[in-house]
Amino acid sequence: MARLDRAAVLAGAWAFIEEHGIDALTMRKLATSLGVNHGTLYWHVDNKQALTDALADDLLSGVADETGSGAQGSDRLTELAHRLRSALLSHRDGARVLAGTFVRQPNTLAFGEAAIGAALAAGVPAAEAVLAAFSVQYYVMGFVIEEQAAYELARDESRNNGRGPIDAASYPNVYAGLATLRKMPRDSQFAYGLTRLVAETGR
Amino acid sequence: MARLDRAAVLAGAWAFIEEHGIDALTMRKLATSLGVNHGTLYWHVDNKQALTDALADDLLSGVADETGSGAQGSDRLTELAHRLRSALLSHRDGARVLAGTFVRQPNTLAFGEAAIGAALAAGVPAAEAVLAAFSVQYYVMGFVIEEQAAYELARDESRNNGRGPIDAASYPNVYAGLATLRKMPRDSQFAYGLTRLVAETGR
DNA sequence: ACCTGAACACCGTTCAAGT
DNA sequence: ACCTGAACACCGTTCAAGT
Repeated sequence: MARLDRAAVLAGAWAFIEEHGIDALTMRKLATSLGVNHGTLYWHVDNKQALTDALADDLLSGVADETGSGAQGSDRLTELAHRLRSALLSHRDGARVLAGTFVRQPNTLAFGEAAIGAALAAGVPAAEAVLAAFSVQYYVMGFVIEEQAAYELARDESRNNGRGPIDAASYPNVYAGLATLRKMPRDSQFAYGLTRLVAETGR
Repeated sequence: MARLDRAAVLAGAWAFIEEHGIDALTMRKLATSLGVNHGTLYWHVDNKQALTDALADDLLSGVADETGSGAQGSDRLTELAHRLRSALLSHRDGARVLAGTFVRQPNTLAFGEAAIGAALAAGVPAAEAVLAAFSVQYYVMGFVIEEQAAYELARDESRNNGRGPIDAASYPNVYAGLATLRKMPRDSQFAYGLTRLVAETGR
C-alpha cells in the first residue's frame, strides 16, 4: 500500500463526498475509505476544519487563471463568473463546502484579485471595483447553493416526503415560475441575473 | 417548571445559537439549556434536521408581509431584499441556517411569491419574473453569508491565526478593495449590487 | 516519517418506563 | 401528554507506542 500524503487525503475526501455527500463525511469513514486507521489522518491534516478549508481552496484552484480567450473588462468578469460556477459544480456540494469556510486562502484571493482587475479594466471607478466584483461573487455563490440543493433534493426524494407539490392556489407566482424554470437550461437561468449584474459594470 | 412546547424549543435554540453559534448547537446541549433530559426534545421535534428546518422558516416569518410603505414594483422588490437581509441578520448565523436547509416551507414560499409579484408589477414579462426575483434572492443570500462570516471571524480571532493580513504585493486589488470596504457602511455595500440587479427590472 | 491501538469526551436517536 | 434513564451506534481528537 502506497503511503498516504496530504494530496491523497484530499483526493480521497473528494471521492467520498462524490459518493456520499459532505454531510456524511467523517474523519473515521474517510480513514476507512483510505484503508487507514483514523488517527493517521491527523498526521496529514490538523483537524476536520483544516481539511474542509483545504477542500474549499482546492475547489478554486485554477479558476482565476488566464484562459487565452482574450476576454477583457466586463467580458472577463462574466467569464470569471462562469468559471467560478463551473468550479463549484465540479464537485458534489461544492458551494456548501466553500460557504462553510471563512478563510482567506490563495485561490480565493486570486479569484478576487482577477475579478476586481476585470472590473477596473471595464472602466469601473477604483472606488467601486470591489463592489462590482464582489456582487458578482455573491450572486454566483447564492445561485449555485440553490442549484446544488436542488440536485441533492432530486437525489434523495425522501427529504421531500410529506410535503407534496406546491399549492398553486396559495402560491400562483411560484407555481408558474417553477414551471418556467423547468423548461429552461440552468445555464440560461444563471446568465439572466449575471448579465444584469454585469450590464451596469463599466458604464 | 413550565412544560415545554415546540415554540419554547425553537426559542431556546435561537438563544443558544445567539450565544454559541450554530456549529455548537447539539440536541444534548440544547436540552440542558432548557433544563430537560435530551430525549425529551424528540417529543417536540422529529430530529435535528427538522429542528433546523423549523428555525429556517422561523427566520423568514413576516418578511413578505405588507409593510404599508406603499412600495410598488421594483421598489417593492428592493424593499423585500432589504427585509430578507434584515431577517437573516436578526439571528447569529442566520444565513447559514437558511442555506443549510433545502426545504420548501411556508415563509420561504411566501417570500418567493411576493418577490415574483413585485417583479410582475414592475412590468417584467411573465416569463422573466421568476428569474428577476430569484436573482435578487441569490444575491441577498450570498451577501449575507459573507457578511456573517466576517462577523464570526471578528468574534473568533483564533480562526484567523497564522494567516496575517493580506499580502498587498501579491493581491493589490484585494488589498485596496478591502480598505475601501472598511470605510463603507455595510448597508451601502449591500445596496450597490442590489441597485444594479433591480435597475434592469421593469425596463 | 508515517501508522496503529486505545483512550477520552463527546454526539443523535430510540424507547421502555414513569407521571 | 410530556418527561426520564438508559442504551446503542456513532463522532473528533490525542498520544504513547510501534516500524
